[in-house]
Amino acid sequence: MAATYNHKSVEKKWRGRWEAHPINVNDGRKPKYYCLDMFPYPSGSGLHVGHWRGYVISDVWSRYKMLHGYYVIHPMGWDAFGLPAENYAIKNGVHPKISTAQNVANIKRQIKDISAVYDWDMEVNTTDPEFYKWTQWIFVKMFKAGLAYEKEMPINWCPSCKTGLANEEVVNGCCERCHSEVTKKNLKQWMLKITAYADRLLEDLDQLDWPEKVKKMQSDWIGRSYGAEVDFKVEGTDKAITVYTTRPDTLYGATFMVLAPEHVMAKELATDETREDVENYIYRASTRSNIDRMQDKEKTGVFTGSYAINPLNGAKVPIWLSDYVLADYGTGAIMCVPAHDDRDFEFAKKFSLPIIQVIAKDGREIENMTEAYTEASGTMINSGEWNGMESSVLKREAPAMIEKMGYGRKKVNYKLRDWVFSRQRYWGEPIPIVHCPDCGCVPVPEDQLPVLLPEVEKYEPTGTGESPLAAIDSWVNTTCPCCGKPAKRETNTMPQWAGSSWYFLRYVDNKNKEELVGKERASQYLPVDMYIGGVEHAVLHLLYSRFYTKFLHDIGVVDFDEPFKKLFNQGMINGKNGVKMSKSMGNVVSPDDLIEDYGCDALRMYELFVGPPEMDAEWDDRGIDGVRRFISRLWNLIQDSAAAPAAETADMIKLRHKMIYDITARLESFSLNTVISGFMEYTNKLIELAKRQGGIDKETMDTVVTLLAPFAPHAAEELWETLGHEESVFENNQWPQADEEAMKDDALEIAIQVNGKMKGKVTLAVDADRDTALAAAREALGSRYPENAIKEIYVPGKIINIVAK
RNA sequence: GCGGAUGUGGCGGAAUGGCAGACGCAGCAGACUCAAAAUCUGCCGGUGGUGACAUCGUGCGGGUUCAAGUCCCGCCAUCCGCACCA
Repeated sequence: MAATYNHKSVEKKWRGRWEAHPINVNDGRKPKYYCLDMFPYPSGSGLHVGHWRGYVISDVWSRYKMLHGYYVIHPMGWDAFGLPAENYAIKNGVHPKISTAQNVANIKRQIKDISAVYDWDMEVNTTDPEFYKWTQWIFVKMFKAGLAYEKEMPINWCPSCKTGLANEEVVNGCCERCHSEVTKKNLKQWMLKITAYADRLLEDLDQLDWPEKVKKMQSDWIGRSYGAEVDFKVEGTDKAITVYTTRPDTLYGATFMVLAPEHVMAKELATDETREDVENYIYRASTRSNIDRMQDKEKTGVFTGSYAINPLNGAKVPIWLSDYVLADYGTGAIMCVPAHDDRDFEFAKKFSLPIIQVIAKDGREIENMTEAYTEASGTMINSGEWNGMESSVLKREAPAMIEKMGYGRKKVNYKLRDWVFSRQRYWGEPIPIVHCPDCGCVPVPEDQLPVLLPEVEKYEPTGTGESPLAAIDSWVNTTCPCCGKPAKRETNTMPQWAGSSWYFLRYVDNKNKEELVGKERASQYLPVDMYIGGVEHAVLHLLYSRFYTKFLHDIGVVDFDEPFKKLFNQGMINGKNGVKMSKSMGNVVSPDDLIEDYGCDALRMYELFVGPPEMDAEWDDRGIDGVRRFISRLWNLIQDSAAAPAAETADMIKLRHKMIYDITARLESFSLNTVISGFMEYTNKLIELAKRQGGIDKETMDTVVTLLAPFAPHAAEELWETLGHEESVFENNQWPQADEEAMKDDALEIAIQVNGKMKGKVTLAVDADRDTALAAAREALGSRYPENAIKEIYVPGKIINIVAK
């Protein structure tokens, strides 16, 4: 009897071997496959079993690709700048540089326990000056391309994090990071013109093999709409108000106009009678928080006292103010067609404004309208020369017609805003700009990068809208790179997302001092073939990365313009009752103890076994016993047979090929939980068959061990060695091939139903004809065969169904 | 409000329209043991029946089909995303 499975000694042995003899080497002949994990930020609490899941999935996939003969690029690094690291440092009174280094060391130890095939020579850290030199370099390039600009405007401000935020970082009016309510603050900000890439970011989604959900989230976030701007003259003045509409076909139905309270003309439209009400309304709107404004669905508004003239028919329409119109979308003013827009309808009802229908639904006007008819489908009525046209056609053609008539112009709008890029925090990349009184904003020359983040005593955020860096006079005061006169450094830092927007490019050439990434390496190893991580970055990191990659493509750094060909979002692992794992809930399960007790291989397999990889799962320690027992059973089977393999039998060959087929198909469809159950199922069958025929043959054992290798690499290597192989199972590079001929059964057990209900079974030859099958069914059911059968269904290989009255 | 996902035993979950509950956990019984652990064997949705079996059963209500967890229509619940974007 061979030694029982001892995960500690086996795993220690093979970890040592792999370190001495790496198994994933680039021999220059293999094709490459780039399998990337979303890199972690080194938090102080370390990894829990939920983080592990994604890393296990990517490692299984990487090893699977290795076994197909690929050189797999599988790197790991640290997203170490940004708020989490800094907040952790502040809370614990340690400099972020020190705490970050400690956390990296701890998490690296934990990640090494996964025994993934990470290539640590490729490691990057976003806080390394050799790395952020290039983060700054990209900013300088964007500045030179006119894509980075400074602007003073009211931006989203998190009073708790004491910094400005990008739109993408505000979730339901709250800070994405700390969930405090976000306020507005007027600040001079660096902005990145991501809107210049809006069309490409939208249209190129089509070519990506990404989850539809993520593509839709990005496409909704970009929010492109087609319509027209229409100019309405203000009665009695020579001024005009421009509105944006996606429904210019309904222009004849405009019975009033609404401006956002923040609209520049809001105040001047007030008359003597309305001035007090108008100013009150504007004031009240300015003091209401975003959250109030979102929760309060009841429409409010005030009449300005002024009228606008519909250019098409000269109709006089009252101009109102209401906070349901957003100041920063379109022109901040809308024309209102209550008959064909829900919000306008509600407003018109509340303030008793006229409603004119201009689209006939089903050929006639709607009587006693109780809700707006919002579809662009029907014949135009009450619309002058447009009468009789089809609304859907007019909707498409009206922008051009209006432009031709001189009343406005075609217009495409986006929800996407430019990216607020300044952070008033210490722990980030300094923005490499010098402010010169004479020359203005001057980028730091590329050969002087990086602009090092200075050491400071006080790195807590100030809350004043200035970064802590502003207090370091010796650092702030510098000379202008352009004219040499005294000048001041930009003191804001970049957001957390800056480094992560391009880190995946650096892995493949992380020691290059001359270039962000060398041309040759870039074209050889990039882009990423498979990207694995959580769905929470759908419109943050994943949108920013695409933007950066497109920009780097445009300036000739890389020759592709989409970074991640395929994306997989793994589900979260929660604690009991679906509660998110967190320190404060005290329900965090650390992988460390589980590895100690059950072994890395068992934990790897259990991480997959808990459920479909794309779905959330509740962690329950107890289940890991089952996986551990499975490994032991398979271990014993092979250890016992390895010394004296049995001869091949027809049954064993058939079982082997079925196993190859099933495991491979499930792997290819990423159904990793059923791969594990498949292993258990087939192992049980192998054990049973081996028992019956006195052993298992060599080729079947080799096959099982190879299939197992991506999942339980240590156990697989040990068994592979036991089977007499000298090289690593991964150096064998042979994923088993299923022979479909060899899998075929000549007889099948099929079910017999009566009226669709299972009544019995019968074993039939695969090619049994109808008469044979029905005769067999009749015999099998005996007296239970219905006498009044009216129809007999026989689907070869599937079913017999007797239909009876 | 709009969009998407999910809903199956005590639990996690499995089922190209064709035997619902694979696989595993937990549980029960047995073997081994002085005993326990480990391991092995068997049972394991509800109801009725000693039993062969019968009957109900995949969130709810309809429908299509010889046959529906699966397809279609209408609901409900939970979760996620968006949320006055004109």
